[in-house]
Amino acid sequence: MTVPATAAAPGLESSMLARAARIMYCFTAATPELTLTDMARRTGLPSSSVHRILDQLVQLRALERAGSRYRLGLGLLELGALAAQQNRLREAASPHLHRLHAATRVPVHLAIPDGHEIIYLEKVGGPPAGGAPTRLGGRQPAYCTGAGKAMLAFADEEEVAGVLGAGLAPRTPATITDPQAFRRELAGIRERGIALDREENHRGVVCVATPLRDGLGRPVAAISLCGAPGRLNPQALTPPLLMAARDVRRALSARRG
Amino acid sequence: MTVPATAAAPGLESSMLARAARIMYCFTAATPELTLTDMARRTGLPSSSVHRILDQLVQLRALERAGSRYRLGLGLLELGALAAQQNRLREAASPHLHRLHAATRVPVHLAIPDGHEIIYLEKVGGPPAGGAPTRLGGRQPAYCTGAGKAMLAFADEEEVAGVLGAGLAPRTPATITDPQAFRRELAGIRERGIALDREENHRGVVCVATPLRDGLGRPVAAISLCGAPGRLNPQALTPPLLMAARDVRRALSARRG
DNA sequence: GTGGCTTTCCCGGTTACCGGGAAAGCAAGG
DNA sequence: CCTTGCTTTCCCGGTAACCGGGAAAGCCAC
Repeated sequence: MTVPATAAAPGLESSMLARAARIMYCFTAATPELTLTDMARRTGLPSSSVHRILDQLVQLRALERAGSRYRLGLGLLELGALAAQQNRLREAASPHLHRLHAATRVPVHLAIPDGHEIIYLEKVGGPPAGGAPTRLGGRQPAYCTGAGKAMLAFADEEEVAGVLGAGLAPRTPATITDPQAFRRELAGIRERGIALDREENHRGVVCVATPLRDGLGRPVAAISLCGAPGRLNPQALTPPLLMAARDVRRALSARRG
Repeated sequence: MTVPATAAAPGLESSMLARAARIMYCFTAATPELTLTDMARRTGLPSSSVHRILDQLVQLRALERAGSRYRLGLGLLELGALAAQQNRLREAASPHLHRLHAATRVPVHLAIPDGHEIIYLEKVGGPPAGGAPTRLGGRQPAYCTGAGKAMLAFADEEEVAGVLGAGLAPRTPATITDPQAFRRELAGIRERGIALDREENHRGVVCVATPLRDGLGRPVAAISLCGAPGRLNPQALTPPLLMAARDVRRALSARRG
């Protein structure tokens, strides 16, 4: 029973758009090219239907076709770039994130919560190519990332309970897997306003993160800095990180007027 | 006898997906938020239909809704980022573009042709925020941009004739508007392998560009460097630009194996 | 309150989608 | 060369999902 986590759609399963979306979401970072049969298998849709929908998506430039291989198309890049640019939070934060990167020379991320995961809205600096653990627009679990923990620390009890209920699967030897320990960790983050990820998500990657909260105190995003265990100095990075967070907060409230 | 609208899409005008696409493409860089009525007017679709489709798009996270305002949603950002990352050309070129930017400290663009326009596939450096004339995923006319002219110079006669037929509208006082002069310009670009944009598209922006061509000599992309008229030195930038182009070409042919 | 505008809901008609099935390619293997 | 197995493409009758007019419900501004 492989129901995707985002199984929130009510009666939308059989609409044309939902089917097209299911097909497009077959593509992942690991599988950039798929054939008709691949997608038919993954979605469980009959291949004649997939065939028809693929044709339409190609015409709309949402997909590209080379022989029997399909890839995500330029239309999506176009709309996606627009979506990124028109995101209020991202736009407000972007200059400050660039400034933070310039000051620290360390990769900077802006993440938002989405269910039990976080989504990277912006990435400044990072390795231009190579085995980057994070991708713009990509997802990571909340419970083992700096940004995720920073936001969970200020989330509803309900939210935290949900995350614990889903289980703290060990992603590395350092992942916090005990619910008690995890709650203590969140309490510490609330005290200090700073969350650390000590190789809990990826070996060889540590982070410092701080949340951004709205008027009601709810976490809406987090800024994180990451690097290699030896080279990243959390103590030194905390002040500029907090300053950047403060600047973003101001920019947001100013823009709201 | 209903006149068949001889537009681009064959019989795809009335499909669910085409309607959804038309709605999403209502959003532009200048209009990040639209209401139901806005979109009904722009698409010419009845508002009850727009309403229904909007609901579905929101559920699929292609759009977000705040009160009566709609914006492009995170689902598009997610797919768009994947599409960008999975683009062969972009991936092959990216490290070299970063290197070129590091060496020149000048904004670097990677553009591809699309009809009579160019699309920016990648942008390295550029102003992090502010009145950037170019956007990732954005379009510009081919005839007045460095990258566009670099590609046109090596395009089929048919293509060039099409562009000239569409007219060389003056975008600034410096835009080349005379077909004869434009052909001479292309000939010069073919000779030197380098195209210049001397504020022909935007006042205060000049570019140096060079094309990337496939095995058959057809232009598939262009790399451009741009800056302010006084500060950008085309002579000095040409060698690193050509080197980067050569590196990308090699990376592409290597990857093809 | 009143008028104008936008958004939402409803429902019968019909059209565009559905998917089984068969044919057409394609690549190995006998 | 023919067979075998697989993927992709085409076709077509049935029907469910979409369509859009119209009316109701909000929402402002006057």
